[in-house]
Amino acid sequence: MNENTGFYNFNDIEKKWQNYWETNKTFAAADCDKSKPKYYVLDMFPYPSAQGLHVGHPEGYTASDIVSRYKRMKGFNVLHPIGWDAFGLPAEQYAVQTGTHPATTTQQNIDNMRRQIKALGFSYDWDRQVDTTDPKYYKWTQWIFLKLFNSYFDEKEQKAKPIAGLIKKLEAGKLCVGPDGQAALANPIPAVMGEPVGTHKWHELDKEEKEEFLNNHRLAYEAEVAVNWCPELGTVLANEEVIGGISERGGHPVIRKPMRQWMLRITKYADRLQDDLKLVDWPESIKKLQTDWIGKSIGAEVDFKVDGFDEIITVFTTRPDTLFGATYMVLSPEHPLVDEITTAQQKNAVEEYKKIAQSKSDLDRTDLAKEKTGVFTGAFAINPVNDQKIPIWISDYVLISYGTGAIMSVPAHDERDFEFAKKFGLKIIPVVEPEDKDLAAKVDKGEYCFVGDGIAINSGKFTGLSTAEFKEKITKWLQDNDLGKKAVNYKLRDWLFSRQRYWGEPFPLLHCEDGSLIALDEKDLPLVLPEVKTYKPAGTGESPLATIDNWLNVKLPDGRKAKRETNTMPQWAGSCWYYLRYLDPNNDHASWEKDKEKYWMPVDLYIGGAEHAVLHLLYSRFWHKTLYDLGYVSTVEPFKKLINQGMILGEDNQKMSKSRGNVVNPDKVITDYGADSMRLYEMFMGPLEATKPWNMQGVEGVHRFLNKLWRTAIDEQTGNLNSSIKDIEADEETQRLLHQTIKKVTQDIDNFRFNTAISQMMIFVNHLSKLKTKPKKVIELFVLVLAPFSPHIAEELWQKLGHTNTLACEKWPKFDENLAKEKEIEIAVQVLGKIKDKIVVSADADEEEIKQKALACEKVAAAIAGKEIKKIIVIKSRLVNIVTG
RNA sequence: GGCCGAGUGGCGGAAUGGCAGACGCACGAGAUUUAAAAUCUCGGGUCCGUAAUCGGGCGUGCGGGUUCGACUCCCGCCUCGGCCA
Repeated sequence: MNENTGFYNFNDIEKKWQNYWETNKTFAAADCDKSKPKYYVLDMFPYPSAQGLHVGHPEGYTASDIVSRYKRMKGFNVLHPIGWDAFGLPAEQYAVQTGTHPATTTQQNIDNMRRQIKALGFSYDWDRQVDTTDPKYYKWTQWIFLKLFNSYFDEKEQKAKPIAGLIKKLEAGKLCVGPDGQAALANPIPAVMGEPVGTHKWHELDKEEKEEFLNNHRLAYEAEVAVNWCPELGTVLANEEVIGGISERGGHPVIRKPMRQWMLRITKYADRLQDDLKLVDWPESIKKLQTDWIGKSIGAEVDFKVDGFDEIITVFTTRPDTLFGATYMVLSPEHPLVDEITTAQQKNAVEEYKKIAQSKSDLDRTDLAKEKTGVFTGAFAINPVNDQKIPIWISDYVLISYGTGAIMSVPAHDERDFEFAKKFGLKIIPVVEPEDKDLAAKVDKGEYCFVGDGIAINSGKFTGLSTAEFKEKITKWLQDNDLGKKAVNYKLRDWLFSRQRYWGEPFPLLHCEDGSLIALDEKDLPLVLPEVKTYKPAGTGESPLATIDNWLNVKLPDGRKAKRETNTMPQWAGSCWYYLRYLDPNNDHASWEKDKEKYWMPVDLYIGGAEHAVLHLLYSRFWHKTLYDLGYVSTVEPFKKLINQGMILGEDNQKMSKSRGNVVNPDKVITDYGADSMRLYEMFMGPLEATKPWNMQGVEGVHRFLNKLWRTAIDEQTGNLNSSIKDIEADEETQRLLHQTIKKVTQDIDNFRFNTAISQMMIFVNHLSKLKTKPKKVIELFVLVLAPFSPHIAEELWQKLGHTNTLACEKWPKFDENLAKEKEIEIAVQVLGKIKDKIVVSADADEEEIKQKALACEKVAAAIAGKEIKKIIVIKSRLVNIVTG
């Protein structure tokens, strides 16, 4: 097609330099190089899907690559790795359908995605790839699990410690097990002091009790948790696989069923996860999302006696000041006391209701817009502040997983309670008076639910107190009378850490015949996934692993028989710590070497999608803090700075999706326009964090820019340097524009404003292309500035300019503030804020000179004729505003 | 329902208290070409008056406010998007 040999042949150029970088290992990071400051740039590693890359991936990857290349030129030792988050449902579902081993599918997908990523010329250190499904990797995921399993949270020191230490103290009698099941300091002279009833010495406990105690303390523990169970499919489903109580596949009913699950005690870290957010440089919106997710609220726990029973129901409330307005109580249908206290007459209704509630998800149940439902149990509780008997109801708007699974209802001051009371004709007693008189009257009549702060009414001796005062006094009163205590509650739940699937990390645990639990020894890791005949769940709620007898059944050296744990870990497990494995990816003896961790951590810049704002980032921080407590990492937080790239929409301004047919294929963009154009366009579209639509003509636009640069520098006939390029001094304007460009690009990269950096480079090339003779030195400096954005063309031009080495390690050009400065500037002259004329002054003109020149304008004189000048405002290098009276 | 973000030409966007629309796309006119593509030059917020030069009004979702001066800050609303419920 093109007869010239020297045209911008991006396909060849890009392949050439990608090969060069790969064979020369240009971007290999040197561990522990003390001669340079380190900089760790991390991308959220992708899930290798069958669809491969979509244009959203390279957005974040290009941004981080620009920073990586820039930082290298700035003299940093840069670590910039990539890997594969490869466990997960799609490969598994494909396996269930076709019988193909998920590892096979996964490997194909990784190979394809790696090819795509390499074609974009990112400066990754490819020798550090990790793959979460590789036993060499998940050996260490299992290792971290064992650390969690073998640790407990020391409340006093607020940190994780090896559970062996706790056992030692218990065995030595320094600690005992208190009546609450928690470890307590043993009384040194029990004969004299006496010990609280229910306190036990460790040796007094039987094996089962000891196991239970440990399970209650380990950071990884077993619990009965309600899961989405589909009887028809014989499997447990993830939340997103259940739509409106029906399974997404097959449309079968799904119920909530308690099953044995592995949990991680993340709630112990709630305070630290929240408090340490102030240590990181993250977008405020993300910090807020995490804070809300943790959902710390301070209030009180109040004990209500059940009339006619010995039982006590504890409720958590953030508004203990409204206790006098509690006119009924609601238990979650799953609350353990429901069956016990329900009267004979109500039994049928309660049973019926429980069954219905079972089939609803938490989401359906808490929906505010939904009609409130509930059933009276027939039992009554006694309000501790006034000894009033109040009815106990059950309703699905109370979740067993939040607080204590029971609430006191104050319909006058809580929206949901108000709705519920209205519907079932329950008593409404106002106890907080709002400041607004009209509102107060409505509240008084029970017509309006007031949730704000005010002055207490109808509250016995507390009447007249402000909400804040009341809260404090009543909490103390409850505590003094042994009826309750100050309490902190969190929305954050412990992390459900198991799934009943094949394609995940097996738990390194054995269940012995005698009921005890044995953790594998570290030296026996990894525990590798066995081959299975079918990837379908066992049908019993267990994973396919439960069907592989010779894997499942183990004979211990001491002769005891044991079964392996058949749950596998969730996808989050591998992604929780991958940034640590990059530091030492091939280490077979340790998860990572201490020196390397100390050198590289923390991650200086982490770029990824906002969809991981809560879960991934919270889980990672949790693991990191545990590892910190146990001495395996040296930083409290893993990710110093975080940036979220925005979403890229299709050309029709809609979310890209196969069904809409608006998905852009990066392979095609690279073939048609080149990786450099692709990278440049991804950055030129707009601010990194913004949501923006793709536009193929926009790609063409930046491609034209690169083409123009090429033609400016290279003779298209010969492919040699253009004869117009000479070793001459730059003229003043060119010099100035060059320095302005270096300045702007430098500052824009520092602030992640890549779009405006590119604009400036376009302005520069537009100027350069018009020059008859072009100073070589100027082009060289410009090529260096362009390099982080479009590295292939930059390398090629650098070579054509006579250099033999890659420019990746060249020094980033410095700009000269003086040379960047304009000599003469145009200033607008306003009269009362309206532009009347413009004047040209030298850049260093003083205020007086500018004033005189402005007043000398004919148009200005006309505008102010006959008026008194009140004030003249001079903004140097911007404008003059003459204010008249 | 809550939280977060955003509304600027035909389109993506620029300007975070100081000349609104940089840069790019699309469009129009011209040059080059047998022709087209590519490339180069020029022009585009809008309305009104003028043959044109030119002059004037209005313009950053809507309504107020602060200020010599507001896309930018404050108050109230509307619309759209995202996340959560």
